[in-house]
Amino acid sequence: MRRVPRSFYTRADVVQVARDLLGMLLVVPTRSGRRVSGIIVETEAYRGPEDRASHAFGGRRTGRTETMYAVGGTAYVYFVYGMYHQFNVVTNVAGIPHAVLVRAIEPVEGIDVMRRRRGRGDLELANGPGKLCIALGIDRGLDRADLVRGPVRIEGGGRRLPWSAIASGPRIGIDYAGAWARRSWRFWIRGSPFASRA
DNA sequence: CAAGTGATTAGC
DNA sequence: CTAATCACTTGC
Repeated sequence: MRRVPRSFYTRADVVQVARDLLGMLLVVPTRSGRRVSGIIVETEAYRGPEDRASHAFGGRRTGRTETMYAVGGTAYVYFVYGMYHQFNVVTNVAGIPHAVLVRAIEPVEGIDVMRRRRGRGDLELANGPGKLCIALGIDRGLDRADLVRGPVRIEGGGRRLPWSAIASGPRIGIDYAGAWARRSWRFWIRGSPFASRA
């Protein structure tokens, strides 16, 4: 598995990037340098400024959303509900606030570390966007991190999953977004027991 | 099914 | 400044 290059992230179609991230490996080293990682099994695309569900809807540009305007391949990490972090990958060129939310991973390396951090069974270590951040040790210190050059990375084998292996449906937790909430911009690996329960 | 938690945002 | 909201998770 090789680290994914900048050109993967800067493509114009965030929905396609969300699909292509499935099957890739998200790696977050521990402080001592150990690899903790998992295969991305569930994602959602957010396409500001048109997308009502996006934090950058209408071109909103604030302290938090500023990261979404960075170049593709930048991590966008924010804190919600007073308890949880969410890990996103910024896509497209600088100035266009597109991002993919990573919602679930299948643990691969450092499973013992994830068990210790989460204290749950193996199917529930990272089957949700908040849970995955706990399992991987992701917090706002990683906001704006460069996935192409920094320690946190996404690796791929160069093969894209066949269409038949990918399922899609409406995004979760964005009921306020009206018609945009109904778009099938959530993707997961069909049949994966490591995808979220939503 | 509802509580919990605090950053973020819009609106005075 | 205040108050409402929130791309969620857990335990009842």
